[in-house]
Amino acid sequence: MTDLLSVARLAGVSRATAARTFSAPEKVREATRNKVYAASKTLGFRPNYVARQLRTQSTRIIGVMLPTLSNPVFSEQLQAMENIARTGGYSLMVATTHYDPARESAVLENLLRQRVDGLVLTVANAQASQCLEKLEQEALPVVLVHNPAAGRRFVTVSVDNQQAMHQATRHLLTLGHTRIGMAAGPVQQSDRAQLRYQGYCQAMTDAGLAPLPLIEMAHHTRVDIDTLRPWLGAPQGLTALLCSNDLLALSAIGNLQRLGYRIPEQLSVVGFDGIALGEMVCPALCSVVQPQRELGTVAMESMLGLLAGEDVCSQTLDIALRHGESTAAAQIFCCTTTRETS
Amino acid sequence: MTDLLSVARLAGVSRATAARTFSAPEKVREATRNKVYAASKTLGFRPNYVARQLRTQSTRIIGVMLPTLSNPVFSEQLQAMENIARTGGYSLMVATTHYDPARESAVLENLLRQRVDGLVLTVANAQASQCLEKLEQEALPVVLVHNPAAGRRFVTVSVDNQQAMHQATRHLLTLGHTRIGMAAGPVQQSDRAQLRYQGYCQAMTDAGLAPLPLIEMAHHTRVDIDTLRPWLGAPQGLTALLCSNDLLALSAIGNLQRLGYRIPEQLSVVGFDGIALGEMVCPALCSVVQPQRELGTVAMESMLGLLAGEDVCSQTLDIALRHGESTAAAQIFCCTTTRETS
DNA sequence: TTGTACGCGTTATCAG
DNA sequence: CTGATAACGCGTACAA
Repeated sequence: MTDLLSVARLAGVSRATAARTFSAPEKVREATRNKVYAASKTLGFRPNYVARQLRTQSTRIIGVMLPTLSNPVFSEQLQAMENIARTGGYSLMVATTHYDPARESAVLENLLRQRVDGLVLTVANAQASQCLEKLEQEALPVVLVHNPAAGRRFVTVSVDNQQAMHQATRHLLTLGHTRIGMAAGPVQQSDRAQLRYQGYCQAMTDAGLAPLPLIEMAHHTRVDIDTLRPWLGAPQGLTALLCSNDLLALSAIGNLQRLGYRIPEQLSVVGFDGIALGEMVCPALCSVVQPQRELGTVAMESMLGLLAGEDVCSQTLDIALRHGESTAAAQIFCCTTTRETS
Repeated sequence: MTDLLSVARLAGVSRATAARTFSAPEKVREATRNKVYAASKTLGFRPNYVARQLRTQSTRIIGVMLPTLSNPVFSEQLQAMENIARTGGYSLMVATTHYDPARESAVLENLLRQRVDGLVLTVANAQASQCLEKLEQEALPVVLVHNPAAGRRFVTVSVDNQQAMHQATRHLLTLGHTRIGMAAGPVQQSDRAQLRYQGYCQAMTDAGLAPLPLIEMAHHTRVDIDTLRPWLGAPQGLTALLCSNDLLALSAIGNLQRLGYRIPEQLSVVGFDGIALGEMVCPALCSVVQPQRELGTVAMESMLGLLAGEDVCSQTLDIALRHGESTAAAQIFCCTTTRETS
């Protein structure tokens, strides 16, 4: 891979002139410029960004850290961020943590050593995260996504999880449900799931009902039907189920349908996130719709703003409850009809 | 951000010794090492990978180029690749192209300027791609995923799309279907969709049936119900539908159910990819299951192999038809019952 | 084991 | 407008 010096020699100019031809073409006479272009073409020259990064102390790389890409919420978010970053002339270095604090620390350290110009991240638990403390020492632009401002110096882009789940719970209460439960993945791993559960509890309490304990699943993305079943069917079983995300909700619906439950007649189900697939299936999933792409877009735009020296505010984006088709009014009498299995 | 020289001074050693403490700790006496560690801790020193990269002419970064992250197939693949790369001490630089050749070229050029150590990519169309031609000039390790070897010098990891769709079509034929159609997104954008269509045509021809023209949708990920409807319901309407991917299939099922169709009784539907959600919904999607994670894993392991100087072979991974619940035997008589709409 | 000295490919600062 | 020269931070022969 030839370097600037060879190009300069072939073009019969100094290295400085060759360099200028690429970094500030207008400061070079056209004739000279063309000689340099010609030389670089015949030599197959390609600017070395690593050297430029070392010299300018700026990589134009943004580090992105996410819990997982297996959840469409995050991969959509990443897609949106990548679009904005690329358009703005930045590259992305991406790493996942799988909600593991140790991995968070390691990933973060790596990104810092790579000298990324900025960091946009989603941590498992913003309060407990020691890597955020470490970051507060650094003079690096940081944008947090999905981690409601933990009273730190970081710009945050998020939604009000608690209020959103409160609203979803109220929807069920309005439909006449009282035996409403909530399911989630391993909850200590995710501060978002905790906030959502709090929203549920609050709404129940506000309605004069006792919140039920969280139904905790082994995985974030699929339901253990055996964990769920004890809560259902019995005369005092749930008539409505909130889920901390859409994958859990869709998995619950599918599994229950397979057991002969009719959704929403026998059980109303509400998800959270509003992934695209939720609208496609039948019954369409009732879900708290987060503006996934917008979260990514706004986060990355905030980052570019910070890098451009503007001052940027944290934002709370609006969520909306999409009613879908997976909830229904509570039945007065518990009916035990089951779907005919074909 | 302090540098090695300051650390060395504080530790009372030369810069070379300090450098060695980080790059080759075993070549430094333990006492000295500890002095250096102590000094670097109090100064908050962090190795500068950019400088190291320039010096060693190796970035330990792998460039990843994918069509989109909105399709779980690719985001799962990326997740798998990231796991392997991180474990192997490599970082990932990620960019998407949205099946656009111009973006492919731009992204590729950027990755090359960043001096990535290797490239693992999925291009829209391996035959027509001019960026693959450009890459053949370079002496860079390249792994292609999902792009069946176009007779080039690259290592390829893929599945046999044509054979897979042939098998799926045979499954429908065995169930007694003859009026079988196939739907896909914009087909000229994706060589994979083309191969799948060819597999369908082949199977039809083998069975002595005339293949039907492709039902082409405006998007890769959701069905236009108006484009689909003319093919259905009429006495000569389709009794089975193959889709070039699972999102399309799930979207077709949902939309049709909403119109009162019963799946699979009135229409058998088969997807392609085997995304996780397909198994969760009810009826579970019949689909050609690609080993998504394995594709990513194998691809990145091949890349690490290449970087380690091993010689690596292209691989064709096995696919399997998952029967699910969305296909049924063809009805002799066309019945026009519709689901009661609640 | 430790230190000296050079180079990796650019950009920035001066002179001319 | 162009050229010489010094950094940027680190790795590594080679010498001590």
